[in-house]
Amino acid sequence: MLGGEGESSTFTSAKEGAQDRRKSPAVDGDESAAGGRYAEHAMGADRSYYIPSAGSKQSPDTPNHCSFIPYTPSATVYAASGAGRYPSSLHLGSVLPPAGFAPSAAGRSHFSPAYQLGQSPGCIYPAYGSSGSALGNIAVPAAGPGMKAQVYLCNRPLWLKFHRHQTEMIITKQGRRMFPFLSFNIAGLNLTAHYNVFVEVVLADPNHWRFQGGKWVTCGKADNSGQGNKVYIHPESPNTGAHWMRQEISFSKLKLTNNKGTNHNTTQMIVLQSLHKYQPRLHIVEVMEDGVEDISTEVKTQSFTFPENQFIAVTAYQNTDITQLKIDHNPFAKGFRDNYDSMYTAQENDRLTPSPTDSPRAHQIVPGARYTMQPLFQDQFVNNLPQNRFYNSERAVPQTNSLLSPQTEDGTSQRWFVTSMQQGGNGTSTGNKLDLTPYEGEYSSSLLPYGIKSLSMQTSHALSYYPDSPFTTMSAGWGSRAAYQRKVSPSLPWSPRPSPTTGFPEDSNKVKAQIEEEVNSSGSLISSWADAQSSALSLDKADSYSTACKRRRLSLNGPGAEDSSSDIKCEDLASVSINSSSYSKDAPSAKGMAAYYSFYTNP
DNA sequence: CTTTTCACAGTCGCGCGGATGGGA
DNA sequence: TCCCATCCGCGCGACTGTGAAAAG
Repeated sequence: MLGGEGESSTFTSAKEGAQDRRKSPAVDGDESAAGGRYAEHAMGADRSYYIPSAGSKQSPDTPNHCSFIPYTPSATVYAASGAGRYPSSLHLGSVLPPAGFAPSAAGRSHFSPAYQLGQSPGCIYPAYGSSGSALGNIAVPAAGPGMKAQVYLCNRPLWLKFHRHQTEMIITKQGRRMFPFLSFNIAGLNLTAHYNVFVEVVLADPNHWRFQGGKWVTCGKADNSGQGNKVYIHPESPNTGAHWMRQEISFSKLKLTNNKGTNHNTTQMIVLQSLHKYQPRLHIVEVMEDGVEDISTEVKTQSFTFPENQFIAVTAYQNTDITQLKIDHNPFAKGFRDNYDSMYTAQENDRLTPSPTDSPRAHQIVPGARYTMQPLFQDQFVNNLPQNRFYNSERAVPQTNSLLSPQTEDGTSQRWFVTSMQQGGNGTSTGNKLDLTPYEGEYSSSLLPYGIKSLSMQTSHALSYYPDSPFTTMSAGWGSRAAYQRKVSPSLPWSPRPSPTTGFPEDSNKVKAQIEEEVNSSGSLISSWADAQSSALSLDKADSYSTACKRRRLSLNGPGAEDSSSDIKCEDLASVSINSSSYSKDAPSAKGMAAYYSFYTNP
């Protein structure tokens, strides 16, 4: 790797070390791994991290498993020599010896020899294979030795929304955060083993792109010089599998820059080139206690790619639709929302834009205190409810969790997951076009137990970001804001807190009833969502590109219109799920759950 | 003409310090 | 009265997209 200080040094040392052992990039760095490295020993395997039984009390250590929606990833990544990729030595400098990425019978095409050679476009999105192993793995998320991890893209709906318009990411000299940012849930890790988790951004195709005539067109060949850091190591690396699985792994602080010569913050910055298309990848590498990455077996070096994470790096937004999406969804851009007042004072059902309350900004607070339990649906739930209804968390200890998971920007909180690349099957490529239909799959009741974990604890962070949540209109039901304006003791980031729903059972049930009604009328929320997306998109395309290609901040359907009703329904449904499990102990109706969960059955 | 850079305004969390209240 | 915990307000800084100017 050319950029990161820690990385470069450690990778150099790796060259000197044994083939199967590589010094952890994060270990040499002096950046404090928030939460402390190897501080999780107390959280040994004897702890109960998974409580699959329905209605069981949620352990504070329970990882944040949400819905499990396997899908068939399909996309390609340009395997140019200049593209930094983890298994390649081109950028990371002998990062991983071939032994660590030897192709397996499981079809780990990502690390196939051909891919490592990397001159021909290689598919890294094999069809989801492994004969339904997804569900099998889900059923037993706690990994034993040799188990493969599953990774869930937490804010996938939001990513999809951007992906429809071809996501653009601003890059600046000083570095610009991604939005949407990468956020994952991981399952299937060894609870006590230590892992490095990092993101690599590689060229997605060999083209240079330009925005012309309202659309992105290729324009020559990409510059494959590939200078600069392409890897962002999660600041909490290395850490235990239990730690990584406890809650969302957010890369919100990842910054993109076009400043190749940057010599500061290299561990936080990924150097990209404008007008090139990139594909982020998540890597999970098991490390020894001494911080040396253990790549002796393939299951210890896993890589995950979500095609919807592809984006084109730009120095200024080209597509106004993307601009509008950013404004509508990024809480940092709230000031640019023309109709902000009306948006957040209107009736909840009339609100067109997802609430900032469910904004990913929740993840932008502090990556440190991650030791909060993440009950299933907790994120959706809290996303639906202004946190300060329950605990005024202003100035409360920041806690990174998924409470404000950006996935609920779309109202849906499904975690879209893939297993590691080695689980890949035949490797069919469909480019970067996403077929949404698989996500409208059928519901599998086999996963229901995960869906009705109780909400036993509530983390507080970040909801205070959005005191003007649309749910303030529900204050009568959720209690007055003042009633909960008490700071949560920062000394108790773990401390179990009563379920918010417990305090507001009536409204919880009201919401539940309302949502179930909506579910009954609409059939499948997922389908509804997808349909809304499709129709909105076509509408948008029909007009926006032809008449106002570069107009500013004019959204045809209004801000966030495409996700308006269905999204909110999904949000509410998520709330229902929580309510049902944590308060009334009633599992959500099968129909409702079916609507909430959308499982793709691998053909 | 396209792309990049920079200053700007707006939002909001964080951190600090003073004010407040309760208990010893 | 003192100590401690908590509340509250303020300022700073991080962050955003905008829009004009500069650069290529």
